[in-house]
Amino acid sequence: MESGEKVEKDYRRYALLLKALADETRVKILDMLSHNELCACNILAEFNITQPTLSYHMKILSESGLVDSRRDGVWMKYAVNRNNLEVVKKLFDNIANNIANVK
Amino acid sequence: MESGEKVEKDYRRYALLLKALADETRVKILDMLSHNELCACNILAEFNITQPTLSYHMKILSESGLVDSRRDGVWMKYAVNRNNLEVVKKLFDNIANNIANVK
DNA sequence: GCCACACATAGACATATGTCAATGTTTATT
DNA sequence: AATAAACATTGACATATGTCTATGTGTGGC
Repeated sequence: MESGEKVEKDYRRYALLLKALADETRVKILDMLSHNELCACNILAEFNITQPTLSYHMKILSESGLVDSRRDGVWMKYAVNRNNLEVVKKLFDNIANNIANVK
Repeated sequence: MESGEKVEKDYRRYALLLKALADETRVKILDMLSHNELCACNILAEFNITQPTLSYHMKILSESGLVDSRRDGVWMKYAVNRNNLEVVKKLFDNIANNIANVK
């Protein structure tokens, strides 16, 4: 780190991303999407929730930036956004690194 | 992965850990604790919240397992729990790895 | 024992969250 | 254009969350 550099981390951004994952259903969805792009109907089949509830969760994941969506005919296809996943990954990498080095 | 192995990931545990970090104040606290063990009074000085509100946040972090606490005379000292931080870190490592390899 | 300090707990409150049933919208097929 | 399929939106609701003030609890110094 440069001397005199003011590092004001964007904790609000972290909280928004992590809030999107503060739900069992949505963590599982992200994990599913990490293997493949999927349509809502594929995802819905893995849960015991109604279609509007899934739609609500996908909206939260999309608006957080962790998941991208695109139309494909009748279907909506969802995929993990690599940049924002990297933001979260690096947060925990850094924290783990701090713990390992300083203490 | 072994063939025939049934991998039922503990998404509930992930969600509980991430829910503890789904708040701007608590993410910042975890980051602070990654550098040093700190007492509540040290942490409180960095925020514009009341002492009971901080106590509420520390309870959530402690009960999630992400943060350990111990008494030191009049003070409560808080530190990051390495095992549970590793759980979260590995979750995102795996997801990032899935994205890189499969797609 | 009394006091001050550090922290926890209780109660109250406004807002956010997750869920559903009902309905709307978009797309492709016929 | 009529229909069906996939998904989104709306409105309602119960519960969870984050914050405060007021008060309780534990610790060490005098």
